[in-house]
Amino acid sequence: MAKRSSAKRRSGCPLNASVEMLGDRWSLLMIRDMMLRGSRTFKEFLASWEGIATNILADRLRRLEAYGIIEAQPDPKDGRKLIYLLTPKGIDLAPVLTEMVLWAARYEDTGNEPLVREILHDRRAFLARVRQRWEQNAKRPAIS
Amino acid sequence: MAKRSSAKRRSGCPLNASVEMLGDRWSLLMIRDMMLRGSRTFKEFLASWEGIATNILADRLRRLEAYGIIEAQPDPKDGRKLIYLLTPKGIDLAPVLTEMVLWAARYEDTGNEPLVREILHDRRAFLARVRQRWEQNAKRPAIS
DNA sequence: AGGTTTACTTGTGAATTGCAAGTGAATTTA
DNA sequence: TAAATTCACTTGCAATTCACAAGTAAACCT
Repeated sequence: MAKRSSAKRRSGCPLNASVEMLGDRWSLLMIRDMMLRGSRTFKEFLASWEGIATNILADRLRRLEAYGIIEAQPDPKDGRKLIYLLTPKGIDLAPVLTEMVLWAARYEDTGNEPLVREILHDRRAFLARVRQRWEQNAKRPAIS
Repeated sequence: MAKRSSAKRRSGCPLNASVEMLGDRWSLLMIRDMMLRGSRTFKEFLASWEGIATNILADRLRRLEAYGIIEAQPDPKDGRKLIYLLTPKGIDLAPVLTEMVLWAARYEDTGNEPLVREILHDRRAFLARVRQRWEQNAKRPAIS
């Protein structure tokens, strides 16, 4: 994948590039849903715990696609559906999400302790498992 | 530090907690400025490459303080100034920032290659250096 | 004492967000 | 095969947030 030019960015700092792509209230949660929950369709994203609005979801799907983080393909089994998948660029966000989860778990009173324990037990193994599960997920047929 | 209760959160997911604290266009850049550039006062933050507006900066300083990520103390040398410092919770965001920098550097055409190379060369050593520099920075007198 | 610096606050319009209610094509059901 | 339903959105609108410009009060410098 070609690197995106920095034409319209506020600055050339890599962190700024990340923030411009992911620095909002929904994008990272959507990537989490894809990575950990296997969400792939509009409807599945809507079912996320936090309750995103449909117009925002549509907008974020388009933005993430424009950034090359996700890609859409028609569902061969159901012409109404689009299946959204993480690209390699998207999957490579796993370490970012992982660090954010660990940080919050350390300082905030959050839930999902099994996940946190799994990460803490062996971070490398966890990341490998995420990638592996993703490979399988990308190939499985859509949920009826 | 006591863990913050999850009373008003959209969900109990640790990632959601992180996103609610840091998921905007400026917070992480401010933390970057503190961590890597040694920014400590209102004026120093204003000089960041990206150009934050004064009202947004004031708001974000208060939010980050409320979250326990930064803390403010009066400058003993200049009664007009407040010195903002990262708390341990704030410093522990270093791995998050690091992963975001590496991810962007990998897929986007960004600048600051020396930083990226330093991180890639030895991530652990880099993080240790950030912490160490921070210790010193927190003690130094304000820039005239 | 007068001017400057610092850290904000206060407007003001523009952009973004969230909610509710559509819409149209594809699929399932009767 | 006609009707109902599902799916992925779009549209309208009110409310919040944002960026930009200008102002303000306290502390400091001369």
